[in-house]
Amino acid sequence: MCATLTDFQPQGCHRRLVEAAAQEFGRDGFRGASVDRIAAAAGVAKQTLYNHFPSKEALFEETIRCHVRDIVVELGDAQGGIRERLLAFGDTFRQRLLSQGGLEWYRMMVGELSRMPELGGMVWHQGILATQRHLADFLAAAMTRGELRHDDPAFAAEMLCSMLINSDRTRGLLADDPVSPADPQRVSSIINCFLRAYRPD
Amino acid sequence: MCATLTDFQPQGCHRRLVEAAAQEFGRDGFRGASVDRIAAAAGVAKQTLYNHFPSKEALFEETIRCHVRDIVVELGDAQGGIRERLLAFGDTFRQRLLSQGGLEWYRMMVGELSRMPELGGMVWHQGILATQRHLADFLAAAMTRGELRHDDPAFAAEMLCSMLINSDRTRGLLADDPVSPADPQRVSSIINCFLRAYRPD
DNA sequence: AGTCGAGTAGACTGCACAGTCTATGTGCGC
DNA sequence: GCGCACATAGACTGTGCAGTCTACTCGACT
Repeated sequence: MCATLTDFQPQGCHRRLVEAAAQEFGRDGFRGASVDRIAAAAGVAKQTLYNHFPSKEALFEETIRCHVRDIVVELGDAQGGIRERLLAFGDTFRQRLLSQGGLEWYRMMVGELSRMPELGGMVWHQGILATQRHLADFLAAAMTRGELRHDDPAFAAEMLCSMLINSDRTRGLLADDPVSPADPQRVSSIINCFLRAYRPD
Repeated sequence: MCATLTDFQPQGCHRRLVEAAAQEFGRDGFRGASVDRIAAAAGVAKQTLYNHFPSKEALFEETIRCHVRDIVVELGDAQGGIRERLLAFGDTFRQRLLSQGGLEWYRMMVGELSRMPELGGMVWHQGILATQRHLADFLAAAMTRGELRHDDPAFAAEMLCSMLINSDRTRGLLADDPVSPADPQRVSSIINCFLRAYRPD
């Protein structure tokens, strides 16, 4: 009766469901995505989905949890001057967050996560703040070395991250005019701006 | 039969509907808000709503259109040094966008408007860019007066606006930890940071 | 008085969708 | 071989909701 059982894949249902859910939720949002479509996209029966997750919301949570780490950017410990390392960071940061997937992530976060406080807090702390902490640590070290003016490194990290993405992200989400995530010229302008603000007196 | 006809209010239905819609859409998003609840909140029959607007989407568009101007901030032409004027601007800007209503606006924009390109573009140009243009004009004048380093004023305006709201807005939307829109200390830190980046050589 | 525009209440239709249930098939360990 | 865990297809239920329709009521204007 089941002609499609050649596709039978007992392993990896969970993972495939989470991946499909990330796609569907990213494109249509929590409310817009349907459980039927997610199951279909995962190549899995709807009941199988409910064998793995008690509800649509639980699947959503798992999807978020599995992908928080994707938005965390660390400064590689490559050598190079502070300007080069910040340039590399800014480039990676922007490519991660301004990509199609990154924008969809942000849309999901703002549109839906803000109605799920505990999950929103998790993303805030483990996702967004994690990157800022890494950056702040790096900046703090540069300050003690005297390469940057001494000031609150967490604040400086906030400012830099904001400058790097805020405007282009909003533009990418609202205006149909697409944003190019890789834009060395723009990264360079922003890093220059930041370094001027924080150059030693 | 109609006991409630003492409430009969032939005037202002349109306005009341838009106001109620702004509330409901702001709280629940486009999909989450229901036409029945909007009509009830406006104190109006559902059919009356459909006498004024052909569809839920049309009501949403009108709601957005009526409120775009609310997020535009201009620099009053009060006298004062550049620092004082930027402080005043930053304070107004933050209070406007980080208030409960401002955050709800942003949530609506990102969550729903990005799926309605023409409306999104309108908000981008007439709402967000309008503020940045005003600020850029002000900065350009300050540059020609030699009060700021000469550079691209539009870029500088983008950076300042980003620094002023990005981080706190995301925090306000995700973390339950509420943001205080009026925070002179923080505005001051941000303006200082900006002025360092743009002080004349 | 009569007409008309604009309002009201509320029933109704049609649809999308979350979640359940049934009947069935498949592979693995015992 | 048997039972079991886990998969499948697909029918079914219940709900929420956009949008329509009916029957009615005002107030203003003529």
